[in-house]
Amino acid sequence: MSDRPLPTKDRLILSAATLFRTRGYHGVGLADLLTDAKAPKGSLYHHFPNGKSDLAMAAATWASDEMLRLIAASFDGADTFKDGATTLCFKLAKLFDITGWDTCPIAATLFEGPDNQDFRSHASHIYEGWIAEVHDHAARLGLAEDAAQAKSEHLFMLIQGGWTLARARRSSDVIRQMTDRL
Amino acid sequence: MSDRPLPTKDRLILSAATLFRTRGYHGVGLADLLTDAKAPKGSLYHHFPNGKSDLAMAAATWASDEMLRLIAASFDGADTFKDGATTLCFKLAKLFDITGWDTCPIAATLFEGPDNQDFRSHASHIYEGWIAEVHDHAARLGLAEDAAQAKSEHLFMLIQGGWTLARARRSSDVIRQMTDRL
DNA sequence: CCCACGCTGGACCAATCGGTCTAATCCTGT
DNA sequence: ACAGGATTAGACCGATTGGTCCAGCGTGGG
Repeated sequence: MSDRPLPTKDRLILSAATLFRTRGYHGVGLADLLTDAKAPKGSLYHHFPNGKSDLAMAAATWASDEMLRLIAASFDGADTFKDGATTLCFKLAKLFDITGWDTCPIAATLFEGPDNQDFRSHASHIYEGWIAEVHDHAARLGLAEDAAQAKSEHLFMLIQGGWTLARARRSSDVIRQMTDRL
Repeated sequence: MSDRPLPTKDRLILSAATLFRTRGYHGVGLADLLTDAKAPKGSLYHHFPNGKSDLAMAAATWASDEMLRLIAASFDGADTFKDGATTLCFKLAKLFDITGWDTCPIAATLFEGPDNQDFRSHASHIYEGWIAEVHDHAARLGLAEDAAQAKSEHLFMLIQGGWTLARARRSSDVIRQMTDRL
């Protein structure tokens, strides 16, 4: 992580997203964060006046955007909902193999942090954003309104739970096999 | 929590299970733990020589046993797999409403802790225990071997993911509606 | 050319972290 | 009644936590 050419603010966000995902909000100290991002403490509080919590919000947003891109990339070339969902699962399985055995970045960053109202509503907003994105693709691919909503929620739950099981087993197989249950 | 008649060791385990579930392993300090359990520090290190990590293991085991009892209670009187699974979902939804908006106790306690080998394998062991318990009931209720395995894994993922979504929405509705997708 | 300002570097802080240790106390079997 | 292990009570410790503050750096506009 933290390639040099990236501006400091981006390096901080990237490091935060990575570290929070692997060790959780409280599991990462500012020292780890700053070492990984190769940034001094002054920069952190310059870019994120409220410190760790501000950074966590930004990291969660960044992670969410990456997920939205992944969803779009999976469904854009798909002919049916099932095709798109399958592609998404395979992309996620590959991501799982690369990144290791992390948790959902949103849950690790926002749910575990200080039980702040801001944190919780941001997490909720992000999750609904993912479901809405899948929902729109489902509708576009011919599913009725209520079916689209049900299917997109179903996929969300399967991915969320499948990822956890994959993590426990240290194997991405379940994520790939998941496509049969749609 | 922490009713007086309970012996100190049990009070510690109960407090740990509750607090870790809500704030995660690193989110809970020994001070919080001891205050909640009304126990002095000496007792903690007497009953759990390795301190916090030992306690976390015990708390996870305790939480897992409760879940196993819940599964058994749901499937024991059921005529079909779907009946049992539905009952389980409704019981979990009720539990969700009572306890608030916590995470899976195993994930919060073991996955987020120090990335210890013991923690990880214990988490894996616990999850496989849940799946095995459901699997056995599925087999008993007439499902073929491979179907029983697939169904029990499917249910695990739905519950795990559905719980997360319910937490974000602060509503147990998804957990109840989940039974349609089996 | 130089000033101003966005940004960096790091010393410093009080509070809290998990953990150790020992003396006092409780409880049980004899 | 007493011996002796099990348990409790809490003072104490060094390390680390998130956060504050300010002096200096680098660079782009007047």
